Amino acid sequence: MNLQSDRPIEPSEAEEPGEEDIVERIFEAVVEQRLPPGTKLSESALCEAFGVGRMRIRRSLLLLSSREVVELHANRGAFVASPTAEQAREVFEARKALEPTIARLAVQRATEADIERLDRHLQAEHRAHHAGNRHEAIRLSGQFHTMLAEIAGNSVMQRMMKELVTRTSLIIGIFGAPGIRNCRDDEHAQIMSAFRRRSPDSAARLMGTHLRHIEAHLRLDQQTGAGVDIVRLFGKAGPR
Amino acid sequence: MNLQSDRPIEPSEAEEPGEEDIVERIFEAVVEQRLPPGTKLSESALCEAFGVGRMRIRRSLLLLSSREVVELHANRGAFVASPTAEQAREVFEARKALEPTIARLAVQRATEADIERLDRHLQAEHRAHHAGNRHEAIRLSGQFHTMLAEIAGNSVMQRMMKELVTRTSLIIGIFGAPGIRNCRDDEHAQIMSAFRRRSPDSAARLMGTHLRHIEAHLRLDQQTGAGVDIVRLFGKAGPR
DNA sequence: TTGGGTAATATTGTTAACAATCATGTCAAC
DNA sequence: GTTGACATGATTGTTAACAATATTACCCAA
Repeated sequence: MNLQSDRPIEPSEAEEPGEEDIVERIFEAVVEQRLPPGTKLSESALCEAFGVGRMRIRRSLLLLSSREVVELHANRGAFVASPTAEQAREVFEARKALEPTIARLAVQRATEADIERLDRHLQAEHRAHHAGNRHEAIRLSGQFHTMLAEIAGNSVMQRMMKELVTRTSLIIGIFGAPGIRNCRDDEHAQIMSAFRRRSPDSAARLMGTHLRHIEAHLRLDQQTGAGVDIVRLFGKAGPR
Repeated sequence: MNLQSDRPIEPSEAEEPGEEDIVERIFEAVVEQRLPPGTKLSESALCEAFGVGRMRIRRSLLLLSSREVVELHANRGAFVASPTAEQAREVFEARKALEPTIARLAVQRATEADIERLDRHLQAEHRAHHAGNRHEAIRLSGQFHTMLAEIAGNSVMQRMMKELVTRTSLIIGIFGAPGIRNCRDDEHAQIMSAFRRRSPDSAARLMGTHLRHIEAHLRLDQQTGAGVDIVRLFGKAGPR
């Protein structure tokens, strides 16, 4: 499992990354679906990968678990989280509550420079998709949503969005119909047009439908990705 | 500083609390304004208070810092967070985005048992207030808001609310006009009536106005509580 | 008395060794 | 050949000693 998205960590360029860096890197890897749900994150492997002591890795894993991106099992180690259908529902409910408001605020407060930056981001998203660069396409697609919270000028919401977007990647990895595009960038483009028109309400509305579309493409009754839970499948209660 | 809200930890009844318990206890103490912003949380004191090793305390403090309830200063230790005016604005913006939706969902999904429980909670809130039990009154008042997220059946939102409510207590401690009631329980009662009428929309609307009222009672331009930041006050840039 | 500097103390941060637990592989018994 | 127990190895969890840093107290000089 390659955690270092493209180039390895040269001890010269980045010696001793802090836990914030490590958390950030793992967040990124999860968003890009390089780390599928259930992946074991062993301390020794991470120590080697990031070139830090065990203590820092353990702190990083604890932070990641507090954001529900990794699950900590006592005496068994850390694993990339495997959201349940119920959790998926909750994540999308939270997103539908938050993001229309975020989009509205972002339009109200965006400077011309913000809109330009958003435009460049959209182009990069488009390029990555057409170049077949799946990892980068997914990452940029998620980043679009957190960028709105940033433009809205609210770091609390930004942090919430980073967590929700990352967990959404895990959810799509488990419940997403394979082969179907999740975040259609034309819907992102529509939202972008609301910025150009300076129309906060349509941005909010478009974001709402965008999220409903993503959610509609999930098969919450049958997990397609990740390993099946044998216990739940064959347990005495039967599959529920 | 008394962390153990009422009774001390008897080693018989709870030997070795986990970090979840410790985090929960400190959250509670902050909500109740027993721990004012800026309070030093020394490791040794916490070790003694909870009867656990230093490792567990450090993990707890890290978790608390990831929720922005505690600030970690390198080589200086942990302190109860002192939200800035900007952070206060962000917290309330997030609450105004989330809580009307939470209230709406809660009304839609509340069972009769939920409404009864909410009613009992409101009575306890009322009693605590009239008994002059300030700490408990504040705690119950905050708990009302997280309880709605619980009734709404969304643990993601519940976790968000716990954090936002706790930070709000800190914000009121710093920017609240002293002597003014923050969460008027008659507004809680109004929201409660929306439950009885089974009117999700009025619950959402009432929650919005409730939050605006709380925010309106803040003096974000002059922090009343907590120690003033001398550096910012007399720094070369002057107060900004 | 005040101010600066230095030593002493206390507190936090890190490391490494140790203990406990779980996963794996082997072997005997059926 | 399969199942169960058992032993081995690997991984996680904890403890304690050590190092680094900041805070405090103290002393001397202006």
